[in-house]
Amino acid sequence: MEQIVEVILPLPIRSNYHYRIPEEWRGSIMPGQRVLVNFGRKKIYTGLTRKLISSDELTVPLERLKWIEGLLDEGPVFNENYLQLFDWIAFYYSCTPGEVFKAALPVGLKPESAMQVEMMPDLDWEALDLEDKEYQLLEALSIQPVLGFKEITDIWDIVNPMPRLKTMAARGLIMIYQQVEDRYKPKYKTYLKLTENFQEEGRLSDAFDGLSRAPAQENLLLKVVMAYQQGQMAPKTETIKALGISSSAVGALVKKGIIQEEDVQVDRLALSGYDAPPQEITLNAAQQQAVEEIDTIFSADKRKPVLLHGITGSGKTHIYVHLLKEAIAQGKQALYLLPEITLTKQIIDRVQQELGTSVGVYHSRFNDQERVEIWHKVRKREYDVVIGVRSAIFLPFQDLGVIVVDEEHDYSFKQQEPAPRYNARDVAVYMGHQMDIPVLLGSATPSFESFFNAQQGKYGLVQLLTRAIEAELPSIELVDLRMERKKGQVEGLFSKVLLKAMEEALGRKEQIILFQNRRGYAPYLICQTCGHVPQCINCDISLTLHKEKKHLRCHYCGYTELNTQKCGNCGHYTLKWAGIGTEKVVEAVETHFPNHTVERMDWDTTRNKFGYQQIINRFENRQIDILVGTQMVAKGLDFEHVTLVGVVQADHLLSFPDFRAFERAYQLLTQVSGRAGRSQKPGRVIIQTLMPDNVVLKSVQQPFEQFFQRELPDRHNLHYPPFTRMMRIEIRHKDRNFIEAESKRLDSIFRPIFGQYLLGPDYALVARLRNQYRMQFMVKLGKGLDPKEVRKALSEAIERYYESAGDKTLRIVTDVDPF
DNA sequence: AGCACGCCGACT
DNA sequence: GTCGGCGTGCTC
Repeated sequence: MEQIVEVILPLPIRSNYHYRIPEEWRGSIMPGQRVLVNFGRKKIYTGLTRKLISSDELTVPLERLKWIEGLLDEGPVFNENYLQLFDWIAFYYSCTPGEVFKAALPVGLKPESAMQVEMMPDLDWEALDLEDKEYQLLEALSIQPVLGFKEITDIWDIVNPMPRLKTMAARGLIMIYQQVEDRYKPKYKTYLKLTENFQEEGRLSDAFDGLSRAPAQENLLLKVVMAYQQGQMAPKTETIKALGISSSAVGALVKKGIIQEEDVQVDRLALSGYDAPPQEITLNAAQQQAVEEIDTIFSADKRKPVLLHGITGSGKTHIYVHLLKEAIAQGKQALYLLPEITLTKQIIDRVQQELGTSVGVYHSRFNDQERVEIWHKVRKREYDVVIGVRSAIFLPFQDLGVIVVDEEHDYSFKQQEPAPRYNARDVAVYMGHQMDIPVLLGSATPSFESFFNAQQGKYGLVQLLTRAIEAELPSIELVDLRMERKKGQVEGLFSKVLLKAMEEALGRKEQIILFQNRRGYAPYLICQTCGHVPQCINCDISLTLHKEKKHLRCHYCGYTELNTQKCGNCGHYTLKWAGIGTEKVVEAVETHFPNHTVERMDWDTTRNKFGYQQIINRFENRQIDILVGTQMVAKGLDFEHVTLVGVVQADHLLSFPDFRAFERAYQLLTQVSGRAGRSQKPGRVIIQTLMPDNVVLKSVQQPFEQFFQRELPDRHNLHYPPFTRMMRIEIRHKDRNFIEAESKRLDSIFRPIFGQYLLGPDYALVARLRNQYRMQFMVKLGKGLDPKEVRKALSEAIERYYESAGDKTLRIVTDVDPF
């Protein structure tokens, strides 16, 4: 009998794997530690120890087990609470613990081995009789001594180079081995300093004497000496750049033994330091009352989440900061989650100012190295407060005192692909309950689930329904584009009403936001001769025209083709754009307002690391008069001088083919409206539409609760959330006939289990994506059903399907709470 | 998810 | 005949 350990591997595998513990580590391994283990043929993975068991609990002989190869941590990186949380996520979202572990830890903290190939030493390869491919590889290895898998597939242009590599290894031409690479590399900066010998006055002047004919070295030495006199070292790159000399001068001085280089590890996050006394915020009466209500609920029951419903501009952030402060005051840490696109420098600055301390920031624009550093700082409690997106929920907090989820209705909290398809808001709620952490959900337009939970008393409800600032709520006007067109009151994309409002705002030197939720120039092209619409070759989706880039692009897989204007079907040059994208809106604004600056903010213009922030800065500094954008302009932005928001065409927001279309449209339109008139100046919102009678458009002028109450009966009658939970079962395959046949087989397996609560199979919204056909089932789960039973029945059904399937290549993906 | 094994069509 | 693509099964 021997103590062994169960290890979670970062893979989509359901079964458990165990490892033996080498003598020297017996007793020092506990659950929640990172270990290096061998798995499969030869690959080394970073695993997470889950629990210690005795070898007699094994179903396989002890000899079959491999040994733990390495120990990456002295103690656990995740405590039992987190390990249980991972189990719950794996259970609730129907994925493997490994997938959760993979998502929970930045890649930089999960070293893995990779295959590498080297030439056999002392091989006289040029003298050998070789095949073309062998020659190619050896030639490449003679230039770059170590090659990895990907490089070799590129050189040979084949999918699987392994058989051939093995043959070559057997013939003694190359060596193949696995190498664990540490993915986190500390960042170093090189400094220059005087060697000890030359630190004394006399030696130094000798040194200068010897340099009279080497001005570059002379100047460089001068700088190094000046730094030395101040007890510092000269930064290498900056110094040679400032002097306009090359690094050879450094080399020369080093060679002469006068100076030496020293590498110093630097903090990648050093910029974020903030240190100033907290800015005193006086809460207004309504905010003060909200804070008291929240405190009352939490002090009665910490484990009851609170929904803060506060209209746009009501000052929710002040309340969040208040809660963060309270947590810090109790000596605890705090987490503030928000959607990717609302995590701007403005919000970070604001929180830091009100808090009076620097906060950690965690979002997808950080690279792997930076994530590792933040992760360590959170673990070491160097950060009390972290502002982050979805995945920040997995940071290793030691003692969380509060979790705030801002814009809790936002769908970017839900991970779509890959598994775990979790919703960080719901994980936060569960975590709060399990670990006794107060959770505050905030929104101006809560999700129906959260508001319903609040009404039912499951969550506490606190409302903040007055604007903090003096300004009135913006006035919202609907413009019926069809009617206006008949009256000749439309010029191109804009009604005269909107144009006039724009002129007036610009005349008052105010700023404008125009919202159009489609990027590119036009969402599709259509041939005037034959009606053909150019499609993506990999996906069942029309190609979007990008006029600036002069191409057509698939927004799902990235496929592009040149915009030749020639119809691929009939050959005539009669393709014409249709629909409206942001590029087109910009073009229209430029023709109407040639003397004003207009800029576009969408996925295409904000792709690089700072793109988004740069546009925001320019708009804030009023270098831009009119900002045109997709949903990016709808969320969170707070600009003092914006008094007019125009929605160019609201209609496609309403025609989304799922039950939540109206909820989403209401949220988006309310949010974008909230961008107008955030200071003393009155705001105005103009929504252009072809369907002015639509319920949602009419509701945008009304309070949330009214909209909610009107929509709710439909949800109830049709068994949709918040009265049920949804589960989506997606199947994928490259063959259309096959997937259709198999969907019918699956239907006959699922139907007896779920009966009338099973919808489908239907083609997914995009029926073919990257050459894979996709169909789906929807299951509506009534509140009474035991989720354990449902998941068990489902996984058994899937198992049964695979057992009876002749061809097992159909992929089945389950997505819990898919919307 | 890799990775190896084994089966099958299309090349020298 | 072999090369390489593709489906299947296994990994402590």
